[in-house]
Amino acid sequence: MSLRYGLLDLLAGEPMSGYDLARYFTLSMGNVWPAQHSQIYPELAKLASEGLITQTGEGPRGRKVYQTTPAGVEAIRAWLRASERDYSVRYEALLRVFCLWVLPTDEALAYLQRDRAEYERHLDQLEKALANHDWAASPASRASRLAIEFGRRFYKMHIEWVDWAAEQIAAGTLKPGGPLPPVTAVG
Amino acid sequence: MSLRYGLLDLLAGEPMSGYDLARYFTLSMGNVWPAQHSQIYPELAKLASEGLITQTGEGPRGRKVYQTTPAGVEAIRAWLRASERDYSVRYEALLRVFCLWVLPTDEALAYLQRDRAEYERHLDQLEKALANHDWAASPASRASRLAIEFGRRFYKMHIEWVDWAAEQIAAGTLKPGGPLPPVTAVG
DNA sequence: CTATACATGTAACAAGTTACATGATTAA
DNA sequence: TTAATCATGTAACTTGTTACATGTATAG
Repeated sequence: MSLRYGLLDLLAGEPMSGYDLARYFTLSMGNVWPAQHSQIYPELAKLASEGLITQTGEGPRGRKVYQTTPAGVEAIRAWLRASERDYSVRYEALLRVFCLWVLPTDEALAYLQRDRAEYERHLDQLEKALANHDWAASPASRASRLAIEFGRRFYKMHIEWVDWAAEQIAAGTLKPGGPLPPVTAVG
Repeated sequence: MSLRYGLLDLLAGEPMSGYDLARYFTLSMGNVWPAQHSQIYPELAKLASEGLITQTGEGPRGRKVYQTTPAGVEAIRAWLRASERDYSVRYEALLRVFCLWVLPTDEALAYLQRDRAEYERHLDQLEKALANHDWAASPASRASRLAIEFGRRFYKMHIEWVDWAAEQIAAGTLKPGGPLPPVTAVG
C-alpha cells in the first residue's frame, strides 16, 4: 500500500507522467521506497479509476500527465492519521555485513571498501540534488527536503561506520579469537 | 534470495530451530531483513533438501534444531563474492515524511514525536542487546556486532534528525511560503 | 484444569521483480 | 538511417504477509 501514497504525494506536488515518476523516484523517494515502471503504470491506472488522480495533460509518444485530486490528498492524510506505522527496514547491504565473517580478513576489508565507494556516490548524489533543486518552492518540496536531509545524514553516518568497521576488522574481529573492544562513544 | 543467506549465516553461528530464528531475528538481522515464521519454515525445509543445512537435534513439541553444513557456508561465501550487491533501502517510516506537508503543522510535529519515541525504543533495545550478549564469543558474533553497531548509530542519527526536522517544521517548513534555510553542517 | 508459551506448518493473497512487447520521437 | 531515449503497458514469476490450522509442554 505504500507505493500508492508515494505516487499520490509526488503527483500532488507537481503533475507528472509515469515515466517521470519512475525516474524522479530515484532521486528522492526511491531512496526509501524503490519502484519499477512495471509497478507504477498499473498503480496509476488504479488510482485514476478510483478518482484519486486525474489525467491533466498529454504529450508525444502517448505520454500521460497525471495530478492528484483533492480526494487523493485526503487519502494521504487519512493514511498518515489512521494506519499502523511500519518501522521495519529492509536493507540487504547490511544483512551482508552479518555474513562477512565467512570471508578472509583481506577480502572482507576490500568488500567494505567497495561498499564505501557506493555510499560516497549516494551522498554526492543527494548533495547534488540538494544544490540543484529549489527545495523551498512549495510545502511538498520542503517536506521532501526533510527526507533528503535524512538521506544525507544516513550516508554520512554510513561512511563513518564503514571506517570504524574496517578498523575493527583490521584489528582481528573476523579471526577466531580476535578482539572486539567495547565501544563507548559513537562517532 | 536474501532470507536464505540470513538463515544460513545464523545457523552457521549456532544451531537453532525455526522458532528460535523467528525470535532471534527480531534482535539482530530482523532490523535489516524482517521475516515471519511462515516464510522461515518452508525456507528451512528447502535449505535442508539442498544439503545446505542439516537437522542436528530435536526437542519437545516437534522442535527441530538445524545447523549449517560446510556446503552451506560455502554458499554464503559464493553469495558475497559473486552476486550483484543490492543497495536499495525500503523504509516506509521515511516515505511518510515526504507526505507530512498534507498535515497541519501541529499534527506533523506530534507525528514526528511519536516516531521519535519509537526510535528511542529501538536504540534502547539495541543497547541492551549489546550489553546482554557475548559479542566477542565467535567470528560470527563479532561480525553481527559490527552490524548491530550500525543499527545503534542509525537510530542515534535518526533521533538527532527528528529533532532537527521538528525545528524546521516549527519554523514554518510546512506552511505555504514557510522558510527552509540552507543546511551547511550535519549534526 | 486452564491459560500461556512453545513449536511447526499450509493456504490465500498482495506486493514486487524481471522479462517481454510495442511503438514514437529525436539527435547524430 | 540508425541508435538512443522517451513512453506505456502486460505476463510470468518470486517474494513476502496475513490468516488459518494444529498440537504439545509448562506454570500457576
